[in-house]
Amino acid sequence: MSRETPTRGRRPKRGRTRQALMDAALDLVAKKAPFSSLSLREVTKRAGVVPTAFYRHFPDMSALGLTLLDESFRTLRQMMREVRQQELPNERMIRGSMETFFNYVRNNRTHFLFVSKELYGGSATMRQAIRREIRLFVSELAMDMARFPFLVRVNAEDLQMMATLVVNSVVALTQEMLELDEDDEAGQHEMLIMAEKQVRLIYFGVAQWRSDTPPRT
Amino acid sequence: MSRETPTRGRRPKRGRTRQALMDAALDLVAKKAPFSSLSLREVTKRAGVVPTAFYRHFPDMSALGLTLLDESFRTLRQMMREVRQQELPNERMIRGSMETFFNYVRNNRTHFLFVSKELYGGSATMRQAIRREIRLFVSELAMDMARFPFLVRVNAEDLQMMATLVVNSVVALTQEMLELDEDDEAGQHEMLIMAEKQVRLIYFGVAQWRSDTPPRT
DNA sequence: CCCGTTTGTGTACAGTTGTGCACTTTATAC
DNA sequence: GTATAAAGTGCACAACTGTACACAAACGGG
Repeated sequence: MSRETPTRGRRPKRGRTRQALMDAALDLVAKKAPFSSLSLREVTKRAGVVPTAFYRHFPDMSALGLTLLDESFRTLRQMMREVRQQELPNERMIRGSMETFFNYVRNNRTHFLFVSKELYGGSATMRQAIRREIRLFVSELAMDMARFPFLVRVNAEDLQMMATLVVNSVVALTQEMLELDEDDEAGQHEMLIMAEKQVRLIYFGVAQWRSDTPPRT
Repeated sequence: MSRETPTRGRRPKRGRTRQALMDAALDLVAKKAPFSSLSLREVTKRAGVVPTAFYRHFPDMSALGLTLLDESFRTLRQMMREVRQQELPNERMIRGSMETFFNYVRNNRTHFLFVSKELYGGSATMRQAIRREIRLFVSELAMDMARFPFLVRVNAEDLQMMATLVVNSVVALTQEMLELDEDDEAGQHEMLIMAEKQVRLIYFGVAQWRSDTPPRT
């Protein structure tokens, strides 16, 4: 009855709460519903904090979401930039890039689950933010492809189309991989193999392509 | 004489309520949140019915969702089957199929918006149901492709991989098209053009492909 | 026409939600 | 040290949620 049960008072979470909230949200998204249907209260409960403490760090849930999104993409952008540093694409490099990327996804599972569910299921601003991020990858890939010797005669629009195809395909397989059980190594490996083959096949098609339409349309 | 309890007893919506509920849910999904975050009460309110009337037609919200899903796919399956009746794929036919499909999407916008948001954002059973449906399309496409003369030497696994690539790409562009404003004709036409080009490019790659690995892996 | 079955209504209730406010605790700067 | 700002707590409350229950209206077959 005394309120001084020693184990009762939570330990030094001072200052660590913000991250705890973000982790709690990610956890809940990973093993339950999409972020859009999480309540402020369950997030705080999971984080071991009283509901009103939330407001010390975020004005509302959607702010948490945006922060989560930023955290998800920041390191990814950097990783992609490093991958792009390498030599001109060839078959060996395709395999390497895919491995790097899929490994990264696996090591950041909860973040990608979050993003995957928000891509089309989230709020309008959230969806736009994610698609802007993806379009950025597409453009960068298009720039890389422009340096292909056999692509000099392909116009900018078609380059964008090709890059979109590559990125969309990888995104789709990534989402499918996230549906697999976390420790289904075999299944995840299959996804990797498939992604590599698909990209290789696309490059076969690219090599064959001619932009026979004049610059416009 | 009839009982004269004044405003008691509603208008002649008798029997039409079930469909009204489904339409209401679709409406709300189209212009607001994903289905998973809809409440039973707002659906019934939108349908112009008292909350408890819901249970006369569905045991709970997820049952409504499954029904909606069925409604969404039933006619689509039939349409796809008709498209498949046509002659062997060639470039002219690719364009035709894409036009047919995208037109169908446009004419059933709310249904596709629903499916799109549920694909990765919905409940586990919902996601599984949708992906099963998609895998069905993939398999049928793979069967069609198997009849290509120049694909006789491609093994089953690679055929599946190619069909997956085509379907994933079209799905991705469909989702992107659904993000556009309903009457953005130009934007939607761009998506169609892009889809057609992407599929054509994939077929270029397919024509080049050799399954040089033995049957297994 | 009457009577049983569906379908829709109204009321009720306990649980959960977001958030305002006053408070205590902790950290930091002087 | 002590003052001040930041971070966390507790309580309150109105709004909304799903659903149980009893009743009223509409329908359809005899």
